[in-house]
Amino acid sequence: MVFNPDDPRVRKTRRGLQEAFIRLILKKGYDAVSIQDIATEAEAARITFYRHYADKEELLTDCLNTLYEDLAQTTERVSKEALAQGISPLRVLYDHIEAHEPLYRILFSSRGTHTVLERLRHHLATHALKGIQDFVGASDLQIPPDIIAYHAASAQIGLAMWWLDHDKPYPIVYMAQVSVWLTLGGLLRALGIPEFPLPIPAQPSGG
Amino acid sequence: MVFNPDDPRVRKTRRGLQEAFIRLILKKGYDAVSIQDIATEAEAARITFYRHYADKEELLTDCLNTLYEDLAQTTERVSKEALAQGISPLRVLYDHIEAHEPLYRILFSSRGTHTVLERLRHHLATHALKGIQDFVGASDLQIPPDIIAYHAASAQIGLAMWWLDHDKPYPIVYMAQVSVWLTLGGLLRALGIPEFPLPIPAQPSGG
DNA sequence: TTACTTAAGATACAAAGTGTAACATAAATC
DNA sequence: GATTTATGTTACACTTTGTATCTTAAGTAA
Repeated sequence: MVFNPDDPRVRKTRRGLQEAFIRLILKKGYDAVSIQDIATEAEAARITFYRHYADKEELLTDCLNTLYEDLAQTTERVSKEALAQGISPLRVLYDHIEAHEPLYRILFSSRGTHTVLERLRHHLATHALKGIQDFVGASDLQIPPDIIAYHAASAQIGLAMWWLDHDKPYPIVYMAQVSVWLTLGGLLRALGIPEFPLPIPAQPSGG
Repeated sequence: MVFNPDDPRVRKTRRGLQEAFIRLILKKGYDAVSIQDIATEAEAARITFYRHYADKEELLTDCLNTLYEDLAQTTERVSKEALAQGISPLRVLYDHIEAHEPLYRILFSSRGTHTVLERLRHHLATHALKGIQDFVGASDLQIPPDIIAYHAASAQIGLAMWWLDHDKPYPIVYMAQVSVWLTLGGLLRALGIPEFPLPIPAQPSGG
């Protein structure tokens, strides 16, 4: 069934289903949510769900895709504005997580359809690699760059997950700084310049 | 319903259900597997499933718990035998992944019930912290140790996931070495001793 | 405004899956 | 060999799924 995504009715319906689904997942968990539940919560007919999505998985993917695209756009925008002024992509990520906390909780809670989480990891890996290249040019690394990039990206995503899981025990700015800092430690060694000066982030004042 | 786990019939049934479930997940994906499917694959009556597990999730958790306990035991055993001879817990992990590849694929593929993956991360974080402490004693770190530990553990798990996802592009020994090496780079900086000598792993011969 | 197009709602239905019950059979334990 | 315990068989009520048909309502364009 083909829909016109610009039709206000279509947009309203899809938004309603997405938001209802997110609310229900956070309340009952993914598996416990039936399609009937989603339709009821969204105040729509059950068949309307099937007209837009094949199953729950597809709806979830749609939700998370929207989230990822929003993050990618924000990163892009901020990069142009103020990346040179020292705002790292990680700062953007942490801000984004806080702004869309419910969805990130779902994405991080092992229900996040491999694809989207993988794309996020790839996103961070790309930025990490780019950072390395801006830093050393075509200097030959002694460790394969794909390994470095995925090591860094995994650490950063994992730390963000941990941060959210533990109800944000440190402020955003500090997390972003430390994440960069710990990652760069490994990178600088991989680049053969462990002595490179890298100011340590200031300890946070409160929890 | 209470069962005697030592009864041969019980063990046979549970093992059969677990193995059948793993086969089916790898073939059709978690969501597509019904309890009837599991029972049929295991050549058991459907009601037998309900006598042992409340739902699919519980069965999966059982599978993954077994996996984790086996890893923890192996780590413990190897630690005593040969940790001093330079076999890192990461080497044990990579060996374990290779030996139980199907289950690890499930655990890593965002179906791994937060709990078990989280326990694995905690496991690695603990070892990382212990490594730091053995290294510097009670030296005061400038970065909170929980952050360091989870950063390291996330990087290591993430890299292992990446490695499996990309069909093991590098040999195990190399991955374990590089993983330790990249992680230690950050740690050594956190410890304030970036100049500490750390021999770079040798490049792998083939892919 | 009217006519046209398209999406959503109402109702119904077959098929599959879930969770439980009562009873019969087979395997383990003593 | 008798007893205990786990599994198998059959049956049932209930929920969920996915689809079909027809009606109503909302957007679009003359």
